Amino acid sequence: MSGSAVRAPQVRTELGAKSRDDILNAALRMMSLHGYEGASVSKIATESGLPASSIYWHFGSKAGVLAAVLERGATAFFRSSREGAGANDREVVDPLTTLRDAFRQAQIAADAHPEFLRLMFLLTLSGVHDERVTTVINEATVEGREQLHGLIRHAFSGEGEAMSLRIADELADYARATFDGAFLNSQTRPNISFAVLTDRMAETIYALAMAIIRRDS
Amino acid sequence: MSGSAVRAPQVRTELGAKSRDDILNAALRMMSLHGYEGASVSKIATESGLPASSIYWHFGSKAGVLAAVLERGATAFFRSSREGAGANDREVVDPLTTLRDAFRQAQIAADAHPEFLRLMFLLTLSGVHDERVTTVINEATVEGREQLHGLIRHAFSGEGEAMSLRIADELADYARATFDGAFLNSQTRPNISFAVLTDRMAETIYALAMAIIRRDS
DNA sequence: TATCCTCTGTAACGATTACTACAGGGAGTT
DNA sequence: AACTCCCTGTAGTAATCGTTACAGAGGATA
Repeated sequence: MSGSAVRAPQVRTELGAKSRDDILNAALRMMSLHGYEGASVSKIATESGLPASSIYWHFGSKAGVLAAVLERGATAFFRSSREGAGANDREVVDPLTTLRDAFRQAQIAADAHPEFLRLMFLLTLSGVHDERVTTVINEATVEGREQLHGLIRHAFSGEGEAMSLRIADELADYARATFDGAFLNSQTRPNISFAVLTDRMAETIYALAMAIIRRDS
Repeated sequence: MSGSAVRAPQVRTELGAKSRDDILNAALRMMSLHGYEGASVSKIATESGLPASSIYWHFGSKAGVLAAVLERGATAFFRSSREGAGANDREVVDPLTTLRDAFRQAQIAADAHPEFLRLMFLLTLSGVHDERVTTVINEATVEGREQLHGLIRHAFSGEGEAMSLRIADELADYARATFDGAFLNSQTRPNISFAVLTDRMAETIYALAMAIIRRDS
């Protein structure tokens, strides 16, 4: 939890925290819409209603702003994603139903933080050279993979040993790819329904899992 | 019209065409790696070994370079994609096999032009305000959708009327999302195999198609 | 009231941005 | 040899980039 502020955080004023959030909100909006290079400090300043000097006082540099944006975004996104998954902790009735519920929760979490995910995609596509940024991206990648892996293992826990760690890994990779594509298409093409795609996703992942299990036994 | 005024083909102009291609190659590389804003004209000039004035002589503006890059890239990509699809014009033996072959061809075409696809994703995510650029993107979107739609209809042509236009549309949307995600993940995570993902894709699309047909009848 | 300290406002810094003006090289034509 | 024209090289434009210096505003503390 190394805070992103340059100075040590002080309980003194909550007015500074408000400004901090305003800057982060403006930066997230601009960067997710125009990319890191396209979101200039002056634009973020104008958008947030604060002078550029405040941005540098709070975050030290433009890369510092991005790092703070990502840290806050990742925390919020994975928290809401995990909360959704918690609702599935009751016993597994049917793997397909469980999968569908889980993916639906993931879709809701993604829809609640679209700017963060858009920014993540932009950053992973265009190379980022800042160390703190790559750290957040890598952690988010691992976290997402683990959540998908766990969710799949949980859904097929009724199948006993058939759903091995290796198969769950492969399914998680495939699910990740499909989920990314579904989100992306729903973002860039307005007539595409993210919810419909994730429902189909559950069906197909289930069918793929059963096919692999059947093949390997 | 009176014969003498027409410009004769000159050897000198082929040298200009070479420079044009060098600039486009450099621009494609830089833009696909660092985004449109991140790829400055001076970087493109250095990368191509030509002065910035040549870039402006050939393309007029930076947006002109991007438009030319996209037009050339889209032409090349969809040509190789269509050529691959042509190999599948023989009769359909088995829908699953046909689908797998078609997706494999699409995967090969994508792997042959990764920079172009990366750039397309970057541009669709970050807003681009140039008219020529959005035109190319829209045409590419339609073209890709039609190709997917066509190959799905073709693969299931043995099923008679069961594969309706509407179902093929929905399947094309889903396939598009999955394909995008598979490409993206293979590009950003080196241990992910694009080929494996597309093979799984064929299986899942097939299973989904059969499920939808079964449900609707 | 005097002091402290977080945070904002103003004004600049050098570097880089996209872009232009223009002179000239050099092959092709006459 | 004179001329034409495609293309390159040099130099420079105003604007914007990320960043810094620094003087205070203004609330909290003493």
